[in-house]
Amino acid sequence: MLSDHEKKTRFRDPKRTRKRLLQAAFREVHRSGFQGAGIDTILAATNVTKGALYHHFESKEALGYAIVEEIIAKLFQDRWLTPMLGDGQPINILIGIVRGLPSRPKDIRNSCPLLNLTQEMSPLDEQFRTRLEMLFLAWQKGVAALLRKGQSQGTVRRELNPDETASFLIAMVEGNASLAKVAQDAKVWEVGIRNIVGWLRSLRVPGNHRRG
Amino acid sequence: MLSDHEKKTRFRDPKRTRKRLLQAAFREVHRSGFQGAGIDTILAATNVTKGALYHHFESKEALGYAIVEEIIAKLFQDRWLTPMLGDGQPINILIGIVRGLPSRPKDIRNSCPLLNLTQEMSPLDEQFRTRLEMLFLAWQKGVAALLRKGQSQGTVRRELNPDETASFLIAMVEGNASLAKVAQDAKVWEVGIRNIVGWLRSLRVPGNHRRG
DNA sequence: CTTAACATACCGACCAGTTTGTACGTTAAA
DNA sequence: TTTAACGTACAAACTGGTCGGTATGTTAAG
Repeated sequence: MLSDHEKKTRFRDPKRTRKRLLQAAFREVHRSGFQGAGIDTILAATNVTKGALYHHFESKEALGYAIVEEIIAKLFQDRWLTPMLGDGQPINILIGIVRGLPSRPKDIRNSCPLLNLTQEMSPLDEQFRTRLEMLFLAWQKGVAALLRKGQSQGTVRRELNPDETASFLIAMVEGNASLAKVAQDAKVWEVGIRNIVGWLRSLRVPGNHRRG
Repeated sequence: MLSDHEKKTRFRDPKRTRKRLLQAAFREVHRSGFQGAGIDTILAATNVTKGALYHHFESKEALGYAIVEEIIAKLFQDRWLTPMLGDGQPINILIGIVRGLPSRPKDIRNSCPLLNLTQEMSPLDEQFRTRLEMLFLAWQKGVAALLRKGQSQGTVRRELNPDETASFLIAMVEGNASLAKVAQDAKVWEVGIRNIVGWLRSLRVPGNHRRG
């Protein structure tokens, strides 16, 4: 006799099917780009049929939007927003996040999923663009808030503009991902991260370097 | 009677045909990406037939490689390498180049062609990747050489590593292009450039700010 | 005359999306 | 409690169009 769990995984489980579809679609899009991603490839990776996919998503575009809103947003939440809520000196938190960014060969090859989709789709599809822009804005606002917190704590230089500095950091991180992607070399990535960390340190108020 | 020019444009002119094909292909690839670019679109833009195109390029890939080697390499030469050969303080030259980067809405929408192709194709096609990597390396080496020149002139800080700093600058420039691309806002671009320029200034040796 | 530089018609593969059918699950009336 | 009705969640075969590429013919150039 089958347990309840076995029944659920062996037979219909729409929530799970949808999630598996999204995950596989995310991986395929991350590898091949949205235009290059094949529905059949996603289907083959999940052993789900076309009828099921189009039951859950009304088009390839809708699937793409869901990837941004559900998968990428969550990745970004886990890697940036949540760590930024912790305590500790803002600059130290940022250094920790940047150093902890995924740097396996696979990650370097494919680079940041947010960046990939932005490059490919934002000039082609306004629906994509607005969704991607929202993530970037949340990212920027999060970093800016953290910098402001540091300013009021007296650990971050007062003269810098938090919004602009946050934006600048994001540009560095994404640019570094691009360079490492062409080079396909972890060394390039690491050197870039070291330079970003060095720059982050320069944001601290002098004399406060060795605290926390 | 027809002038020499009319004869050349009205009848066969393989060099010109090839060049027009390349230019149109570049524009189309810049807009839609390599995978998204349609051969028929390129043909329509040039009033050239498929037979002519496949006479000059043996495949879509070969056309893509030629775009990198001929069009993008030249753009990059004109915008970076040549200006960097001029005289003047290295940092000032770099600031001038960065400020002079194209910032029309169209350029911001489509971003840097080198970055676009890198993001899309370097994980998918090794032939593309190596060609793109060569351009990035030439870029980096050029900037590094300029920084070294500044160091020997005493206008650039001695403690910085020219290769790493060059790479870092490139990452900033490309990252900034990405941010402006999602935002589709010239303001975002300009703020980023201002921050890059500020960072470039910080590379000068103190006390030498107001020379040249 | 030979060859390079085209032009035109066509092919086959691919691929997003549709159609049609089926089995499971839920609900509610009897 | 049974069962009939109905909606959800799939399965599988098919379609219409697109797109890269080719085969073959034609014309200009040397």
